Amino acid sequence: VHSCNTLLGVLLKSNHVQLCWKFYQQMSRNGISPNIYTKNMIIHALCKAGNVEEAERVLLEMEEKGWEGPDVVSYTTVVDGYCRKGEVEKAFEIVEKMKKKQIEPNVVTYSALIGALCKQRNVLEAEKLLKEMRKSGVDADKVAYATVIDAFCKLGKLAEAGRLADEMVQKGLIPNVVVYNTLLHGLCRKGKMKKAGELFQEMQRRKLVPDMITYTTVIDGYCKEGNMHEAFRLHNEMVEK
RNA sequence: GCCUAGAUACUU
Repeated sequence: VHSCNTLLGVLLKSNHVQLCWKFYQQMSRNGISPNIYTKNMIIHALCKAGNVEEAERVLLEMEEKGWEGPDVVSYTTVVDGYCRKGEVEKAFEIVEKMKKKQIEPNVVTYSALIGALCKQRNVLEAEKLLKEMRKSGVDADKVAYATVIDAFCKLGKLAEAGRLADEMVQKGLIPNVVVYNTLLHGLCRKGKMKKAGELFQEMQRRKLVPDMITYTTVIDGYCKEGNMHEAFRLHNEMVEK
């Protein structure tokens, strides 16, 4: 099963969703019984294919069997599936159901919901949930923060984004490359290239290594400003590495 | 048990 799951994982990451399903059936035919990892990946594959209803059916099937029931990953995957479809109501319903089954949502579950609210531009609700999850004993992590920070950036509310970034640091969470990339993108799309340049320096002072996304974000910003000089300079710097 | 779930750019 381990090796089968490894292969399933590769197929899943490369978006070969159809093959995932075929391989899964092949497994059963060969008498290999899927474990929780297998089922969770199948649920994920169905969600990626846009077939969240079918994914939920697999989840229900797992619930039927009292033993080897679904875990927090199974539920969270379906929650995320509905979130991506924009069916936030359904997502919250699944969360209620998992709570009833004594499976507590974790930080990933909450992040998925927060992400869905952000996509609907409901940043206020998103931030509310970010705060409320702690009352359920779940601490927000970098991903949860970055999700809301990004939403504020995309709405052009850079002050709010910065406020959350500070708050995150206060909680002892060290901003990673993604958080910097998110803030950089917010600055770049507003044409604040001076500040973007400073932040780009700052992240490196903090020993973070700019990745491809960092470079494309900042290069794009300089291009739109017509500063081809800086754009090419960074491009060369990127290629050097 | 790094066999499974959540965040960022460009392009489309």
